[in-house]
Amino acid sequence: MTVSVESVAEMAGVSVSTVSRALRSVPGVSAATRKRVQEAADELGYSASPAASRLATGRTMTVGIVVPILAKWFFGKVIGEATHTLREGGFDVLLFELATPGQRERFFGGAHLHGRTDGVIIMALQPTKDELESLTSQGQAVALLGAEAQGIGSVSVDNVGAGRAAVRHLLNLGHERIAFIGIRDEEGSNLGGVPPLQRLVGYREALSEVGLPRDSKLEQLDENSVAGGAAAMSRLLVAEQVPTAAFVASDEMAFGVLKVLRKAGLDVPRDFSVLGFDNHELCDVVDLTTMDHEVAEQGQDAARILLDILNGRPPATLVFPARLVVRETTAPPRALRSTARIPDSPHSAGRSGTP
Amino acid sequence: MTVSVESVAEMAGVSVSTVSRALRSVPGVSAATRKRVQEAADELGYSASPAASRLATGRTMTVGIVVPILAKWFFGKVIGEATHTLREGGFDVLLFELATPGQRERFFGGAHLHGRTDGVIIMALQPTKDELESLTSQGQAVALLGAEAQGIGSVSVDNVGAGRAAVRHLLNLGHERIAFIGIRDEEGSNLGGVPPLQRLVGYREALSEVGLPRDSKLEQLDENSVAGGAAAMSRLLVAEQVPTAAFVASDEMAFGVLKVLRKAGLDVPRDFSVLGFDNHELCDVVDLTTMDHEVAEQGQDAARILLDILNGRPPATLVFPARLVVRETTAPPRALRSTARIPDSPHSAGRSGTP
DNA sequence: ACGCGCTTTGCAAGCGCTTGCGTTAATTGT
DNA sequence: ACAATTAACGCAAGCGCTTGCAAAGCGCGT
Repeated sequence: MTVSVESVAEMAGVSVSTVSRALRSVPGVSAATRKRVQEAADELGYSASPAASRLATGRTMTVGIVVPILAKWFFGKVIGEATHTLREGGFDVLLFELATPGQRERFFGGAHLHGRTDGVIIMALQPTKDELESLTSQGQAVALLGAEAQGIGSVSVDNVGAGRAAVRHLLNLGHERIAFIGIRDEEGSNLGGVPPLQRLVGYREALSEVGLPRDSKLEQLDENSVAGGAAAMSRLLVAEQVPTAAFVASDEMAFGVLKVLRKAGLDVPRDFSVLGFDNHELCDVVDLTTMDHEVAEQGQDAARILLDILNGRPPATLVFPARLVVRETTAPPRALRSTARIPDSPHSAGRSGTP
Repeated sequence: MTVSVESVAEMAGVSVSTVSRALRSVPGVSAATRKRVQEAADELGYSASPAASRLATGRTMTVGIVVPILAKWFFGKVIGEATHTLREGGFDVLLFELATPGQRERFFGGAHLHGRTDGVIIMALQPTKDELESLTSQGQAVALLGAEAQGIGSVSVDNVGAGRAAVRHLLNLGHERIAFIGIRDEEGSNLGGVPPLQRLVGYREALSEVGLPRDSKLEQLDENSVAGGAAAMSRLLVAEQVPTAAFVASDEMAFGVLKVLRKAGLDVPRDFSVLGFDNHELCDVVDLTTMDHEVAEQGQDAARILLDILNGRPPATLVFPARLVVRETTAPPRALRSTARIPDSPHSAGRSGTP
């Protein structure tokens, strides 16, 4: 039961310090004794008490992963990949869900991580300067996923570029009234609000590139969920002039959009095109065209960046591009369908002059 | 930075032992000094080093959560709820994903948890006797979710009953050729295979209750995913006599089933009824009729059971019932539709005599 | 006044590991 | 063959808490 270094030392006929060094591959132990110690340890089923090592070394060999919510496909995926990489690096992972502002405050407020973790991966939460400062001053290494900060390692997606690309695809199909359905950074949510807004920026850029006016009624924000998407779409349906397509900043919201459209008797994509974001596992089920960004890689890379930092290397910053995955929810708008198809070419002349 | 007990002791003008006792509400400290110590601690922003407490007490105040895979809605949900409850109980949570048999073996093989956690919640993995023995002999408290074992705390779903209920619903609608699409416990998966099989048992019971023969061609197992469901449904479509309905043991598989049916040009529920399992977040999007089982409660209760065990109370065993949630994917079979509707009444006479 | 029991506090010995430093043994150069 | 390196190992002092036990302070009855 209580097999400690001493038992191993005794069995191998050496001192505890030698056991400690041998088992951790610290230089200064001959190959022969190392082997002998290893065998003794194996036989006794010995493994060092983490608590004792931590106390002695000050390193916890544990990293924290912080997410705003667990019950989303994206986070499950990304955490799974990250934990795998971290575990390979010899680290345990401690999980923190910051679902409410209260939890967030408590987390960043006290020295909650102190002595628990060596570093932390913060996912989809844009920490404030103070929050970051609080972490680093506790000696935590920090890596961000889905956010960026000066001097902090991070992996994120080129949201502006992705938004622009998404909207360009719709433009290229011939759409001229394109809505944006985005994630509202609502009371009670913890997202720093940044990625959703960046996608909106990309949307606006794409429109202005071809000279289309911005219409704030076409920009609908709501909570990041099926219900939120549905609500946003419902609002669009009562506009004086209903758009013919929507770029939706998350697949889950897009699912809600599809549902409302179906209930409204509108055919997708004949009457309305929908373009989502994330390439959610279930896109395939509803044939949703979407913007894919390597979710698994992001998780792995975030972990790797943190491990690098913990090994004294400088914090890396990665930005992933997103790429269009065409499925069945996007098509040219009805008006154009009977005539010639608009080729998917650069937004040529003739449209930029739209009234 | 390195604010330890001593600094607090000094500031409060007491000994370290008094500080320790005061801060942990251990009896034997006067109210006055306790207050003084508390204030000193607050001012210094002191919190005890977990490593040191662990070493001294032997308790880690940490519990492990073990899942076969993170990137599934069900596990995200359940872990989220469980961690919340555990955190309220003062425990940190360490995450373990056992995606491959190799990982499983490594996890249960060595004393991987020893000194890291006080207890562990094992989710949707049926541990063998040996594996449980290995954990308890390491002094771990154990709670199971989605599995049961003699003398071990657990929360699970009445899968047999749920399967029976699901199939009865289809029978009551008038279906007579009902398929079962279930989760195969494949090489590389870690599920003990038990819940899926129990649902199959319920299916068989319901059929035999009304005297319907069992047809092994109607029982299709595949991996628990959209693709698996799609594959299973595809197999059913080439049967000599295609069924008119299917009870699918997971919503994700059911999504795949729906997709295949749609592609095949079959209308759901006019041509084919589909009944899923889990009440997945996205059921609402595709209007999938399903069996709901309080996922959030299961997570909370699993955590609570573990906390109880850690507090010396006897291990509780909870079995949740599942309940039918009717949406739009179930209806009477085509043959009956033009005539009178079959009321949703107990499987009355006239059908039990089917050839 | 004095002794007794109770509460409040401090002392010091761990908990099980790591690591700087000193010691011994083995190796090399001349 | 002997001094000087160098490699291998052991000693013991922590790391920052907890806790059994002894000491001190206090109120009370007699």
